[in-house]
Amino acid sequence: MPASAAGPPRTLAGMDDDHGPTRRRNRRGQGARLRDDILAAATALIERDGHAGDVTLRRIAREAEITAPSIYAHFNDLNDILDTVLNGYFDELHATIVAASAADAEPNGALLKGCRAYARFAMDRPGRYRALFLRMPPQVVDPAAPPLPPPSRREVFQTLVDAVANTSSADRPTGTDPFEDALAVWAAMHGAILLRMTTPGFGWPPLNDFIDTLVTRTARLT
Amino acid sequence: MPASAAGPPRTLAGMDDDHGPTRRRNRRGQGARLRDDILAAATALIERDGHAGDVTLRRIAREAEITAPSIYAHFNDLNDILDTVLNGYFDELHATIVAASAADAEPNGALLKGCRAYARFAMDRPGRYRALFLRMPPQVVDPAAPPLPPPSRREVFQTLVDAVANTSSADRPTGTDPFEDALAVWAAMHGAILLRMTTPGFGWPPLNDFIDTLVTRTARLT
DNA sequence: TGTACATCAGTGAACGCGCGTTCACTGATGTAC
DNA sequence: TGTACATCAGTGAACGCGCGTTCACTGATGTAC
Repeated sequence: MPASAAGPPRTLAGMDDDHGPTRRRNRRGQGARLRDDILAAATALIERDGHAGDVTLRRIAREAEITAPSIYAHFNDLNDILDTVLNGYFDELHATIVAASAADAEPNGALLKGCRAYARFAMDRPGRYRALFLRMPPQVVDPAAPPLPPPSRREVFQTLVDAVANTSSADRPTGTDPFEDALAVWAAMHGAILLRMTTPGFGWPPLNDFIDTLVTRTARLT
Repeated sequence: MPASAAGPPRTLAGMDDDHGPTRRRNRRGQGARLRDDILAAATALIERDGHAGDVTLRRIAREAEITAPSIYAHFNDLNDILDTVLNGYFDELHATIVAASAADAEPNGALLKGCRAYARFAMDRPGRYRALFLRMPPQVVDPAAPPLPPPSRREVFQTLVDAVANTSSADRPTGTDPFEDALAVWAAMHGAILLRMTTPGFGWPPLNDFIDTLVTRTARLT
């Protein structure tokens, strides 16, 4: 039985020591496989060194055990890769929050669970969170740049607005705008997360407690 | 009357076009003057391009209209320059907050004024704020690095703790820890500031209103 | 089934650039005589 | 007051590095006959 029938040969050849990477080439129609490997490499770099801010095209190639020019067959740009990875992150974040919220039937509990999930998502892989929310969007850096792709952060934020709006009205002052309250909640969580990352050892309370405190106060739950 | 008596000749020579910078050399004992110019150049870069994160030694030299190696007479390192500038920033921030707080005799007002001043300090020069609070401290990036210089952020934060502690006790729940409340206030402000920078056009309320809201809620003022 | 050939996934050499850092030097400023 | 000299603030050339990007190419895979 030929080895190739057992699945694609993923073994790397020629990387045993120091002369550049030589990837066992994908089969004919399988070029897209490398695309995934590149994304995986970029993801690994962002999560490992993301806070250093220096994810380069050549580093991604090295991580993927690939030669730098190979990347151009699949992406235009470093930014092209990064945008793809980040869009995936936004989807993941969104799904994580939705799942956590849904796990609690009680409305206030759903808000708190969702917020805890957001914070955990951030603290689990700080580089990922920093890449998502600290990279200056192109239009800030260069006003002529095209705006962000579609929803991304707006979509995630809408989930928060809905969760705030759904808290039991008995527990929140009436006539308040859930959108504005959600902004306050988001700001508080974002700040808490980033400060904990950049200023550890500052006497922070346990993460979930701190998040609960902030959310309760900024959303004005009783 | 010799021209030199009218003050140091700050005119630049040889910069009229494209062959590198040639600074009119400082007088004998005045070498330290260049040190200040280097700091000023670094400051300008941080405030102008700080959010791009790429303040380099050679860019500083260019900004100061100086040759890169000249810097080594005054600083060891790019980090050496940056640390000096950032320490100055912390002092400035501290002074700004103290001055703003002192302008209001009413204790709750003092807290709000101080917080507004903090936010304005940040939004005035976003690059400066990002440099202060987003640069990963060396010990986070590399555990073997020496800890931050002396007080810096702790000192600024202590002012906030004091302001919270000084709010009129009638307006805050008793038996609460001003330190923990100050952490909440700081987190909320920090998040609000950074989100406004990275995500403009998101429907943010006016800055002072938003800060007042956040501080009132997180410090639990009535 | 066996051979000759086209495809195309990925390589490797090369480019120009900006970086940090070194080093020997230059030449105006200030001083000694 | 005038000249010869030492000082030292700042220059300019050079280094090795990692980067993004281009280009002609190679050689295993799959196909035609």
